[in-house]
Amino acid sequence: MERITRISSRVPAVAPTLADVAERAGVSRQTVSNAVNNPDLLRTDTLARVQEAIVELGYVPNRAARNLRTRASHLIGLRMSPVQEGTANAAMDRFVHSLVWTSREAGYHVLLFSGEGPDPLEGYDDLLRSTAVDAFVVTDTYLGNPQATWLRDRRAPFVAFGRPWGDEAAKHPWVDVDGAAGTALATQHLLDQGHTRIAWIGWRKDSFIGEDRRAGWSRVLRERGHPTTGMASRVEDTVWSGREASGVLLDEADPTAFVCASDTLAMGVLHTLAERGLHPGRDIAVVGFDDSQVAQVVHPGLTSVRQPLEEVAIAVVRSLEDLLATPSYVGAGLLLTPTLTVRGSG
Amino acid sequence: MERITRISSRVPAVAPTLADVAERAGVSRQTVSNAVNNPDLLRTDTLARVQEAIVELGYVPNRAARNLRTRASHLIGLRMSPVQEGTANAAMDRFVHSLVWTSREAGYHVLLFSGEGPDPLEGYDDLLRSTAVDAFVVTDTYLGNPQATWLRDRRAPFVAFGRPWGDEAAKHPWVDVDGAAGTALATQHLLDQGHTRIAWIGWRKDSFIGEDRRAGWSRVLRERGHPTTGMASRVEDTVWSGREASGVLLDEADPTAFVCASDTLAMGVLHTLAERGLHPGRDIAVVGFDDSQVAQVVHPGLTSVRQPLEEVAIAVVRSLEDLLATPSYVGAGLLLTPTLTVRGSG
DNA sequence: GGCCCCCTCTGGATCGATCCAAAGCGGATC
DNA sequence: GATCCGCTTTGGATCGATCCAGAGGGGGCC
Repeated sequence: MERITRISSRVPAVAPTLADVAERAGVSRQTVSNAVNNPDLLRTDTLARVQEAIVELGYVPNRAARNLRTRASHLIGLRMSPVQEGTANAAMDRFVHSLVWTSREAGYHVLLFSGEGPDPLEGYDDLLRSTAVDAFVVTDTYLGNPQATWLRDRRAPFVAFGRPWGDEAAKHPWVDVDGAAGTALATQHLLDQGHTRIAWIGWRKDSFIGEDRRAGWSRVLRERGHPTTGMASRVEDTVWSGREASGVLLDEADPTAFVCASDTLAMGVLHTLAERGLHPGRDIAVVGFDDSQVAQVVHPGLTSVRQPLEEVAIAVVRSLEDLLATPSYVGAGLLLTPTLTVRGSG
Repeated sequence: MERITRISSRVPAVAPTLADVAERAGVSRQTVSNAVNNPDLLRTDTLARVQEAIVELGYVPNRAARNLRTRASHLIGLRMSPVQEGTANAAMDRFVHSLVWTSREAGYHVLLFSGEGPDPLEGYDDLLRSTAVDAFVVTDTYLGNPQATWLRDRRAPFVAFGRPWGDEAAKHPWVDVDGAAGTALATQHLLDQGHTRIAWIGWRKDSFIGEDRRAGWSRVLRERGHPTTGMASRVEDTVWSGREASGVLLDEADPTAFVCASDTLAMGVLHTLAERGLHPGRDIAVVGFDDSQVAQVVHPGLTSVRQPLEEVAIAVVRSLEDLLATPSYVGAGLLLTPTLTVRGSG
């Protein structure tokens, strides 16, 4: 009887269902379902008739019903990390954009959730058990980060953006960018410009990512016989720290160029230069890391290592698809190489 | 019989269902459902018994099933606008963060989707008709933007961040920030510092937001009897345009301060100053708009109008709740006032 | 002509939660 | 003691798509 009401009203208040399409096309529900999901199974004329009915009614499959039956939501969970005011952390945003775009092509949408709160794992648990998402993309994989371990223990499907630092036994799929290759690129670029005294400003030693990026700088310099001792500083990732560290290095190590672990630190160097009346690029070269918006708009442009986040997103989604297609999928790691965007600062 | 297999296995491969909890607690399914959704309906001891069973089994309601029955997904759709490389557009990210956080408290999650492609409305349509999302948050409400009109025609629930510019008849809920109040604040601040020749660099005349922000600057200056003619420039929102415009204004109008419609334009002014050996804040004052990360990390800090995006998100979610609770909800508009973050540039 | 096979297509059952109408039950009232 | 009332609790139906087993129909082969 509901059917009758629905048809009699001009503008159906309720969206058409599979049964409506079936009735209109003169076939069964299953045939319509096949027309949508397995068109190959239908005879050509039947398929055409069903598709016509679908268009006429403006039928769109109900997600909830499909999700319930197939036990899949076609949603990927991504946890928003807390905002860092005062830093030039733009990599994440570009990555999210790329991920959304790439997911769409693969038939997935991105579900954002906030991990802030007492228990960072709470959000993961609820979403997973309530079948709200099919898998997660994890972005912080520092050592001791409970997320990766926890997800693995639960056999929750996830792909990490970032290597499982310090846990070689980890057997989950991951995608990462070779930070050392990036800073090596930056260092080599500065050597090509004639610089020989190239300083490093990076993060504290307990940061695996920071040490990785530092390794690229030190390796290239050592290979060419240029000094590294006394040329490096390890500080927190703030503009203020970068400013302090560069001031000390300028006074004590006489560098002509800086390679930094982040654009934030590089901005600190620019502060010091401005305060001392030195011109970035002309007097002292500065290279940052992440190619953030800050690097793009600051005067005279900050040369920076750019992570191929579009490719990362593509690789992440591909891994995700493999993972969801074959539950026993043994994850592989993929390391991508960044590029150097050269601007006025060096 | 499935029940038996499930219980006999140590680690259930399938998540426990409402029926499992009911059996364990010795009540009916509906009672468990009530315990979850309407605890008030249960007698205290029954409630306790059910809750105990829920905890023991680790029961979490299946979203797909709930969504199917209730015809709601508890998801809010947010379209990712295309990335703008080379601009300091950080407002959006802060807003997304705030929205995710606020939504969580209201029991919603944020579904990101990409609107890029031939038809910008396609994403909206599919998500809505497939009942993937309950409502949308729309962020671009410039005149002629088809989204708002289209959504209203479809009676799709949505709340806009941004006024329905040029369409006073629009009757949907919206939240916006008073741009004129922000630039008035900035201009007043510069007057307090002793500046009287204050220039404006904004967007082209067809931008309602740009004209709104410009109005704050011109109103304050006129009230105090200071010049505005020849002191304004309307350009595209790029660093390069800001640099060009500020160069011309410095040559022709002799301003001592700039108020800009965006941080991007303000960065352009900083370029000009750097090229001319002028010091921002000391020689020429510069104020931007949005308090982006760029404003926070650039030397010597860019004074900027800061939108209360956390409050915007809260208001948006509140409207969304009202809207979904009462379908006939007639939207109201809410205009919030920004603040000024003062830094070294002025 | 009879038989078998393959390609299409069908209808009932199912996923797991909520809606709905009604039953059970204890206490208060007459 | 019977009746009524209100608070709890119950079981069947339902949301809309997919899974599954099997029916129907046409062609090829002997």
